[in-house]
Amino acid sequence: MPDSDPRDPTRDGVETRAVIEEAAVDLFARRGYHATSMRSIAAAADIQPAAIYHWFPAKESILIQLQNDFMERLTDAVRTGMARVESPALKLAAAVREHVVYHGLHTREAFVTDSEIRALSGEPREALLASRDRYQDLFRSLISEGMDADELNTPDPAVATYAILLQCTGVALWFQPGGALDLDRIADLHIELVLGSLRAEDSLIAEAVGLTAGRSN
Amino acid sequence: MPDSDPRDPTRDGVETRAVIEEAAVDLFARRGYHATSMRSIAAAADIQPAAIYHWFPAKESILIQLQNDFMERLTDAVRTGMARVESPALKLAAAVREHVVYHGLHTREAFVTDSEIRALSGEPREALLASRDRYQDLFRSLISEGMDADELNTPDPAVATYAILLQCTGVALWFQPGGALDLDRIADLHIELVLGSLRAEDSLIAEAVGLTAGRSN
DNA sequence: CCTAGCCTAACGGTCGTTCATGAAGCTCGG
DNA sequence: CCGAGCTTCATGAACGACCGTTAGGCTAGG
Repeated sequence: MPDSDPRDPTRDGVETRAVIEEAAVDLFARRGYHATSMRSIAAAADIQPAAIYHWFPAKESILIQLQNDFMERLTDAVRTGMARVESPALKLAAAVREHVVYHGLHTREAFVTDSEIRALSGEPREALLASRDRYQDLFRSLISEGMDADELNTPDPAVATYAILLQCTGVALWFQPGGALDLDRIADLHIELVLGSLRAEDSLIAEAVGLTAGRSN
Repeated sequence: MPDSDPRDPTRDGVETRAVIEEAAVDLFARRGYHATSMRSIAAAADIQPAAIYHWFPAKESILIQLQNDFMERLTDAVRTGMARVESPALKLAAAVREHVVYHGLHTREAFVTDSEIRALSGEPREALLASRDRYQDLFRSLISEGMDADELNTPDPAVATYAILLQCTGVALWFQPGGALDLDRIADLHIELVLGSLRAEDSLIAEAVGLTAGRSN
């Protein structure tokens, strides 16, 4: 009677952990962290609720792992993209491209990371907020440097940073892989919007779109 | 023994309803809808949990009322602002101003309305989504008309609409009344960012900031 | 005296988590 | 080469706490 087998031979070792994470990110994104029960995660992962506690010490730690992994990989992608070009404006364009593409490729992780910070408390919360602040500073610095280099101009770099990151992060809210637009195109559009809002020259915008295109994923 | 008085003489009639709504929007915004219990709302409103059911048939209906009220008042404010000027670009600037100011004045309601749509289901959910879609169409139409009038230009009006609304809505996430910037200034900055990203002429931007300034309460 | 407004108390259900148990694979002395 | 013993991974059942909601009664103003 293989159905009563406690071990599933098609699933080995740490794979179960990945299945739990996949089920959790899907449910957290669709219904929210607090609206998702450990039992529903277990059901989606096709295991018993108690089995989750073999891989995670608590429900909150699944969320924490999800969020920290996302922030780390997002930051890596953006830093790598920035390193490929020289001037501040082009670095900003590259950062916008990587940010948009990564958010489009991982809409659920992006949404959960952004919207469920409030579900955390204590040290994990502070750590994630610090990581987010460091990430925002990447963009703020680029805008300031672009202004110093006379490539960009805006009355308030801090507010511009908020606005730019919010509109690029928002891609995770409406992008659907099957849609009419592909991610590279959406990234292009956001580079144009961002550099436009920072009063960049037309020629610089055209250069930025061309230089960074077709590089991601 | 006035402490055991079931009626609080300092609070008459429907005022209790307003106190419940205030407590609910505060907790929903800080902790999320599902993380907020009826008991915690009652405690914040200084009443017993059962008393809430004298004013609301269910927990969900508090949320629905909050969200629908917000969308209705937001739409009214934006429509009124739009009606005060003529050209599409100026109407868009006015809409941005009203949107930003209303979100800054009601950060909690804005955040709850946006982030807790997923807590709804059935007819209330569809109604709120429809109301949101109608609101977005206001902005999309203005952008299209602005392009027809050669005041604005963008490669993809639909994506631009998403991006613009997201960055303006985001004001509710970071604005704090006690901060260094007041709402009128923040609205100005967003008008400049929005019209800049839509490639408006410098003179048009200056006119838009001047024409719509200092009008909102 | 009626009823609007609020109370106390409790209902059934679900939550996150723990516990004892055991099957399957690995290791290693003989 | 084998089987005892340990580790790994999962199970089913249960715990206490808390959830949204309701039933029924008290109180005071009209």
